Amino acid sequence: MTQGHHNDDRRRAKRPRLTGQRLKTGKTKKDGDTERRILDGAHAVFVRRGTAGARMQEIATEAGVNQALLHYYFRNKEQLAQAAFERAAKGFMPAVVQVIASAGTLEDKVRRIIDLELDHLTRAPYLPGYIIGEVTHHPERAAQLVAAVTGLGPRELGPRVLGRLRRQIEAGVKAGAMRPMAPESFVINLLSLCIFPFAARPMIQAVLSMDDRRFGQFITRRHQDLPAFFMGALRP
Amino acid sequence: MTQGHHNDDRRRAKRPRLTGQRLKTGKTKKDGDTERRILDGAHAVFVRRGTAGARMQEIATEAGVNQALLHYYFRNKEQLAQAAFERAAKGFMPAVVQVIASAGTLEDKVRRIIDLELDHLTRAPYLPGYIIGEVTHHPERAAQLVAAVTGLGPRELGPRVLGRLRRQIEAGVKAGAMRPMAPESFVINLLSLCIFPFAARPMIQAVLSMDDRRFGQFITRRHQDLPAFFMGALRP
DNA sequence: ATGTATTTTAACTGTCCGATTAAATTAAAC
DNA sequence: GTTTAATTTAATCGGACAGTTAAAATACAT
Repeated sequence: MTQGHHNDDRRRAKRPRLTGQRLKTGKTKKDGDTERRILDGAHAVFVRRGTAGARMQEIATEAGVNQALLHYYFRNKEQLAQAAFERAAKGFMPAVVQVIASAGTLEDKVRRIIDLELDHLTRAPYLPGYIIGEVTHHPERAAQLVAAVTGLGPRELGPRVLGRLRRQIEAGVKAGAMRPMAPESFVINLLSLCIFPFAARPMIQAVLSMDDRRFGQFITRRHQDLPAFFMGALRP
Repeated sequence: MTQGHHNDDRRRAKRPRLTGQRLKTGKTKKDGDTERRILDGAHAVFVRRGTAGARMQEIATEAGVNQALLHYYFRNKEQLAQAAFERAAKGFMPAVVQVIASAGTLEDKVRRIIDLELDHLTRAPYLPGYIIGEVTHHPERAAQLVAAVTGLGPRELGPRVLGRLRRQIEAGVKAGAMRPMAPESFVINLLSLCIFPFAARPMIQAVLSMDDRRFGQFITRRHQDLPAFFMGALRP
């Protein structure tokens, strides 16, 4: 039940059983990606307004469909919000877990995570603000996010991912190449430096009176500087 | 108009002019701190639910007053939200600007800012999530936040605060004691490391399956480790 | 051609909720 | 004791909005 068949019982009315109609082309009528378009619209609106502030009509308009279809696919606003959040969460920390658990030196991992996060967040700049606001007001979504990001319960995260990282750090310490540090701190520090500037983007832009272009430049430069900054902090 | 008389035209009905009645004791009737209690209640509810998700009735209950009084003091929900946000914003980055602009070595400033932020956020752990969500969905609040935090427009921030920091960094570089770095990055990196763990708190707790107690311990340890981590990153 | 799933149109229901108002009550100030 | 402000009670208005439903339209599949 951790997997992604969140589509349990949509399309209720006028549709006793879902015999499925997408056979040859994989498309039903207009396109068949209607579900995706609705989720795209929902994502856009939820990010812009927040869950409570979003209006079903605005989502429908954004998706280029009518309000009734929203309820046809997703029973109600809450289920739509959950589906949209889950999809957003999947894209939030793309392959961070993979990278950390992978082979490769610490410096490699640091570099790859910074690349991953900054590239991704540049394309979805307001995602962190949305996710953070959402889990702040709906703590129950945190568990949902964990499932979406990892596909595993937290049980395997500790031993598996962090264990490997811990051993790598201990090896570095023993070799005199780095300072001792909890693996949790390692990850959180790194993600803080990557994600926070996007979460705080509106404030940063206001305080430093930056337009969007200059913020882009700021991130580009940050992309260059962060690896050295972080690796520098690891030295003993 | 930057100052705190945001109380312009409250108490409208049945009160043609505000001759003021708080003379001797400073308290009018019950207490006179009713405004504060309402703001406290509003703060609690807005943080818990977000602006759009908050209900006036819940705020009234939380404040121990009735709904009508909310409108008596603040015209409508929007004005109440603004007032609550502004007060919260004032406490968000307490004296960070002061510290940065003050005399003292860089290391002193780093240490004092970490103390300031972590102490404050420990007492108001969900403040960052609220603020971030708020400005994400209401970009116009960013300007409000700047005014609340600094009391100055962004014009004086650049030259004044960051100028001093820049000179300090340049001196350090020239002395071979630190790597070159934009003062903006200096501040943003430091605040990222301080604030993000609180903003992402529900996620961190879920992923690492931490209860509140262990999160507290985590922050305590972080308080000890952060200064060395950050100062280490500054070395050439 | 017929059946079935998808999508639209349109109207409607019920409710939640922000806002307004009037009137009564309380207490402080003078 | 009169005035004036603060606060409560209660009732109501009106709009916004989630959700429902029926019916028609569209197109695909067999």
